[in-house]
Amino acid sequence: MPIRDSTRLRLLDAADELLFTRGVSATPVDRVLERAGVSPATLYRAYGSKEGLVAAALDRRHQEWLAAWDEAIARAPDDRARLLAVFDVLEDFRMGPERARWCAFLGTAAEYADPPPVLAAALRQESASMRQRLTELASPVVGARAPALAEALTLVVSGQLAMRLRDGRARPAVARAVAEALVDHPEALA
Amino acid sequence: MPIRDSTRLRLLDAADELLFTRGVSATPVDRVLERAGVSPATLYRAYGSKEGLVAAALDRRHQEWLAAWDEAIARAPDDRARLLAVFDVLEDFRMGPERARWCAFLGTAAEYADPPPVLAAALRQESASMRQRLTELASPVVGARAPALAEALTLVVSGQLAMRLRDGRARPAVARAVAEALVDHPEALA
DNA sequence: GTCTATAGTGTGATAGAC
DNA sequence: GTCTATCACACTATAGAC
Repeated sequence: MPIRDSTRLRLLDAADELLFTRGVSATPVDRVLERAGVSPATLYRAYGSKEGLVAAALDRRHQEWLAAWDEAIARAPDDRARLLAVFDVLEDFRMGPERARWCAFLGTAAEYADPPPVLAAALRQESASMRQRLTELASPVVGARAPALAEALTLVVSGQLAMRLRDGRARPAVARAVAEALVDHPEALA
Repeated sequence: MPIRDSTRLRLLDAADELLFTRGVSATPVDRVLERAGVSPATLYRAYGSKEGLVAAALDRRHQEWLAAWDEAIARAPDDRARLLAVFDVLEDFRMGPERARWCAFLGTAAEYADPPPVLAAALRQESASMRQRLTELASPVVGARAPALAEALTLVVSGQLAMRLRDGRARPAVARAVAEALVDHPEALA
């Protein structure tokens, strides 16, 4: 018998709020079930395992991330602003009390030395979309230097996320300033 | 009753090789004991707990990192090269078959949402030394802009480390190129 | 006197049966 | 949805080897 959409939603919400804030392996399944108000049998019927739920939560998060990114791109006035829009989303996406502590994707990659295939696929997708979209956005700004600039910006984005793990507060403005310096001096990346 | 230095060494080596490559919580204490050829009682007498061993392993790693960094600085011909030397160490330090998968410090920070005090202290030290030393090295190169440049370079270093979690190979040259762009255009960070 | 070997305890997890 | 089997893990306790 199929599983109600509302049940899936509650499980995904609970996974999002608990697994990515406290850590996947640090969070027992029971707490996710309790938060979701769902019985174990339902979870295992819906997603097969804890990792299946994690993968599903990552996939949904990826969709939400891309949607938020698209909105920020749509709001930007020109090509340069569209390329830099990712740094606005990076902070806005994090808002709300129960968001990932640093990054759901990098955090999951960090927790699994050998991720099960279903997780590896989710992680690969996010990295691929990041690189591909940044390359497309960089193209009208720096032309043939787009791949190199996209790779550098991927590094800056990852760095901003990793800075959340360090003490003191990571100032979001730093990543944007670094990115602007790169966009305005792309010849340095040759 | 004291513990022999050679015993501590074997424990720290095993911790280094297992905890930071496979993950702390993913690695059972038993496997560390087996690798070290040490009995459980000895570990708990020496370090009190698994986290105590992790903290000690982080501390030793931090010392080794600073020593390697100092050597790279000493080899550099001028102030600019001394500031950028950190990126050489970043790759060399990783050599050997049994090194951390991405970064022992960021990895540990990622695994503990609320690190026990002994771990929090080790992590704080590493972040502080990174920022302080980069600021000191940046000072002769960019003068008053040193704090801003150091913060940006800390982000680039963290980004390079985080890129190891992404698929495909992280090309070390990218981080260095980004850093060089920042060092040569520090006014963009104002 | 420093450590090993081993057995054992308590806890809390995943998973699945009912 | 409850309830339970199974297991893995951190840690302890003891007895004796070198």
